[in-house]
Amino acid sequence: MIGERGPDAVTHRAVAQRAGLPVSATTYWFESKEQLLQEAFLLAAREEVARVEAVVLELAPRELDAADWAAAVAAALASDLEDNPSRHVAFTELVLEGTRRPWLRDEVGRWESAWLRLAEMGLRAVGSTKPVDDARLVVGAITGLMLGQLANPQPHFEDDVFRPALERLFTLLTERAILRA
Amino acid sequence: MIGERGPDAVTHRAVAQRAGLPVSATTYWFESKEQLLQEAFLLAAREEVARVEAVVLELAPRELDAADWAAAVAAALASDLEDNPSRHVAFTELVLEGTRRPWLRDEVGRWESAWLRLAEMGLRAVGSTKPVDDARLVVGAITGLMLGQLANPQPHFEDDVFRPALERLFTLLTERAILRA
DNA sequence: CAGTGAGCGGAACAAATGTACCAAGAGGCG
DNA sequence: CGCCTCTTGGTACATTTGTTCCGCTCACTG
Repeated sequence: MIGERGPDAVTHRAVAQRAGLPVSATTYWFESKEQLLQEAFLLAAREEVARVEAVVLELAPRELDAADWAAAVAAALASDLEDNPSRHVAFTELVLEGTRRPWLRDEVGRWESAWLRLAEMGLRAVGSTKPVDDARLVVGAITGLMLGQLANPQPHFEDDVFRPALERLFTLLTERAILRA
Repeated sequence: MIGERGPDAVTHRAVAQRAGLPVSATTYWFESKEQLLQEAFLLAAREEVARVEAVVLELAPRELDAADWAAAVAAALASDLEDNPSRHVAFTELVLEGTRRPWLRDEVGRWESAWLRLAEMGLRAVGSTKPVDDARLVVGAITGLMLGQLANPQPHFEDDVFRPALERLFTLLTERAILRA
């Protein structure tokens, strides 16, 4: 609901209707609207971390070069984005809300750490020499590119934008490693 | 106001109070709240494009290598972010709102185009061989890194995160050019 | 100088929203 | 079976919000 119609749309009545429950259920199960939002955000954040972890854990054991990694990551994230753009919109809303609510900020911090850890793992797998530093760059680029796609959708995002960009980035990061070696 | 307390906080009364005007002024000057938001978003988007254009136009004529570019861009954007984080929060809200309101989506599209144009210009200046393709990557990375800083602020963002990341990216993008040549 | 219209100030109203309250049902347990 | 607690269903109420309305001020204009 947050992703589809914005955080304003999350009213007790709207939530109840979506859940097929009476309005009172929303105040029966949650102390307040604030708490309801908090639980929803926490749940969603954890699901998102799990989702991303799954992607990298699936990729980690394979022997892939930079281009393959780019293709795999692009495919996984692009289809995720296409299948459910609202969720990604909602996540960015979550991040922004985190700038205002301390408890959410912490959760967003954990979420970002998970992303960084995962990027680092991937970078190590393709042989980056500075996986920790590069992870920030990779996560930033992925986040930014996906946000760009949300904002201004391109018809063939995965093929024309996302994969090429990631391939170039990954290739550069590992080529440097090769050059140094 | 959007950046500080979220889009929900933009009520006629709150706007009037911030402007030091009576409530009726908000409906006198704007047909509806929707129109008020629209005008505010359009104005802000144009200001933002102008701001970014100014940065690159200032940098373009200079003879800078990748590291200098990274330092200059990092300094400009990081101080902008630190001076007024709310504005950047508001801009991301704007992007998200753009996924729901067509008129805003167009404006966000123009905004992104401006960014891409500017990145391309900068990349050309440092000698990238694929400035158009790389621009997406650079804009994505910058957007993502700045969003990350909003979400989870690091104490020495410019020095410890932003500049190093940009320097690495710019260096890689141009080193490749050198290698090819 | 009278008039006139743009803008100010605040009150008022209907709709939406957060929340409280109460009555009925359901399902286990003595 | 009768009771009791958890849950449901719906209504009610105060507050907030979008919007309207009307009287007032004041600068300009013919």
